[in-house]
Amino acid sequence: MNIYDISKAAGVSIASVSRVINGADNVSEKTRKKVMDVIDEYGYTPNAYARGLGRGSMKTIGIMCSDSSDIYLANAIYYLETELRKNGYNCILCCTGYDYENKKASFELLKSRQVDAFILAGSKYVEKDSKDNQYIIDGAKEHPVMMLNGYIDADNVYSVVCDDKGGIKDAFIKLYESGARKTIYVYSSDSYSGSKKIEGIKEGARECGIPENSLRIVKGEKTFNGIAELLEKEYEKKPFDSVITSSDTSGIGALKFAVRRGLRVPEDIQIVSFNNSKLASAANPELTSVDARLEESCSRVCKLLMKLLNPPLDEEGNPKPVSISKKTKVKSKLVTRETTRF
Amino acid sequence: MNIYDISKAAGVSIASVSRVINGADNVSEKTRKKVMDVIDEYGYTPNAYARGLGRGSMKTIGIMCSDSSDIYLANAIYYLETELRKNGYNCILCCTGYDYENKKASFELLKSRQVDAFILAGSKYVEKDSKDNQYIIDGAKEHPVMMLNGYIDADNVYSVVCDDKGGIKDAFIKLYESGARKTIYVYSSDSYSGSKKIEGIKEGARECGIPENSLRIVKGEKTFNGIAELLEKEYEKKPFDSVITSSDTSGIGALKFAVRRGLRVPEDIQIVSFNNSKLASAANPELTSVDARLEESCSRVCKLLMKLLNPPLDEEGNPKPVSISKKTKVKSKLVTRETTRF
DNA sequence: TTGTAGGCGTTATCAA
DNA sequence: TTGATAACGCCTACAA
Repeated sequence: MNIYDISKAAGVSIASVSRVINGADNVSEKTRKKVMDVIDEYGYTPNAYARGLGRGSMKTIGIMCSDSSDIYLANAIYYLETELRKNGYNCILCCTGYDYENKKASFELLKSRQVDAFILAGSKYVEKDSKDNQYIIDGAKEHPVMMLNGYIDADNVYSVVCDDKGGIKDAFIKLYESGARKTIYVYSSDSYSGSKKIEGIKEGARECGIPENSLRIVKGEKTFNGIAELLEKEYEKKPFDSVITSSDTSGIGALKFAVRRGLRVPEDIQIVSFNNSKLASAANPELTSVDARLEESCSRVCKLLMKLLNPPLDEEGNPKPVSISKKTKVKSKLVTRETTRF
Repeated sequence: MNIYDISKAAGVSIASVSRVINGADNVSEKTRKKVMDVIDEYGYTPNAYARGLGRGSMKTIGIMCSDSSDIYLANAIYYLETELRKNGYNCILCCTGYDYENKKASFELLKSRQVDAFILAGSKYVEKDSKDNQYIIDGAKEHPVMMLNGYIDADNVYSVVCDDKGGIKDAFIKLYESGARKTIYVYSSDSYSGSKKIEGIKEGARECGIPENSLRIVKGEKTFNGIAELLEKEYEKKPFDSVITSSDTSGIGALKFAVRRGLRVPEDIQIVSFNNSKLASAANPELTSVDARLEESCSRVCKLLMKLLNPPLDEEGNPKPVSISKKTKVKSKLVTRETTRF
């Protein structure tokens, strides 16, 4: 059933059908009824492509994430998709993985879908070699790019980032204040947010008067056992009295290490993880975790995007230029549970 | 840059450009080079809408799920999207929530996007009042509907379901064999798979010679604490020696109950959960869990879909009719960890 | 208030 | 091997 079929069946022109389905007011009640009756009887869903072709916008946002099964990103996708749909936008999702070529290909694919904007969720879209970000910068010339927890300084690229640095710094200081003197930091990714977190550790140490060269920062594979085994080795080398991890997954790993080693938590060893996902409260004992305030960040992303895509109009109907900050920072929040003596 | 711009710049017709970008073989090397040079220089992404309009297919699958932040569904989405993209299909995702009107609206929306097929992920799309499934049945007249862990008997609707019943039944029997005599089953959803699981409990009990009226089956809110408190109350009424839960989330809740109550796991109480998600192995002690083999199920969904959408051609180039079973059952698998004495 | 006709960017068909 | 040209389904001036 297309618009011609409907118009024929209703005995009116396609223009009238178009007017009815688009809720124009210059249609007689009689015509409207004729058309609606036919639609109700036969059913009809306008073809969004044809519509988009004519109008130049499909009201679609392209979302890229490296792995939608990652708890953190899964939540992000949920918040983003739900919020955008409320605003009349649909989402095409690409789970790009971590491979550069794949990310780039996904971006191209979204371009071909004429998305109105891109959302790059997660900090894995900022490449080390800044030349490799060129595809994003070029793409932004056509449509805005929103980065969730990533930052690239370019035209039409906007960022909403969690204050990872501040969150980790606070955690470090809190641990210090609670008596921890031998803290080890475990991370598993050299992404944008990964480096911010390390900065946070360093800054926290500085404020506590700890020399940077005595800091213990180790990198491990992001799995429960990978982290647990890494810590086991490190503990053999030299014991520590507290662990900060860059994710809840790693936090669980730290917990497993403590259990296997027979260390009491938080008496013998304190643990602070990052993200405050379900994993943190599922753990036993429950993990103290830095809440990255993901929902807030996602909501900001959507609000900014709507502002960009539907700028308010001035009296003459021209879009007023909107000023949108290139980088929005969302404060993190420490959620204290059972793995610390705060 | 559209196809006209490219054709002008290359000094050939749009037909030639079209041939080049679609990899047709009846193009001279000279023409191909001219076109490719121009594309390389100016960049060009074909407009997928126009393409879809012309071809009648957008190579897009609509995926509906109630909540992408649910660990189980998040994994499903990941598997599905990745696999489909490998096959040249893109996905539009709708997180529909649990509200009927919303589910229906999302379905309509996907229809308007001319998706080539629908995937309904999760068992929340089978309504109790079968009249409410009509929108799915009608939709299936146009494009195939694949249900992951749901079943509706209708034309062009296909199901891939995990053998929830068998999985739960095995768990019950295993518990019985390990000495459990007072098992309680906790669930939180009356979905299609929810009812299958209850059947599994009943069947397991029957095989163990336990009268159905002595079975304890309770329903609670699907949160860690909701389940923990429910079990606390139940235990006050009458102690039990083992718990089976319909999800890992509830399994964690059971674990929390045991810890708070001071019960030793698995000595005093055994726990078996369902899904074998990350939560199961994150728990302390680690949860014995029924693996629903989600990846396998998703892979089946994709394979069936590809068969349906791209049927093999016979000698004359006509699609051969493919016979595809309406319902595929994937066997579940019990993963034994620390919360049982198996 | 209604209908006609042109355009959106491709693909596909048919001549040349 | 190429190039015109007609779909594809809708929107929107513009004309009636």
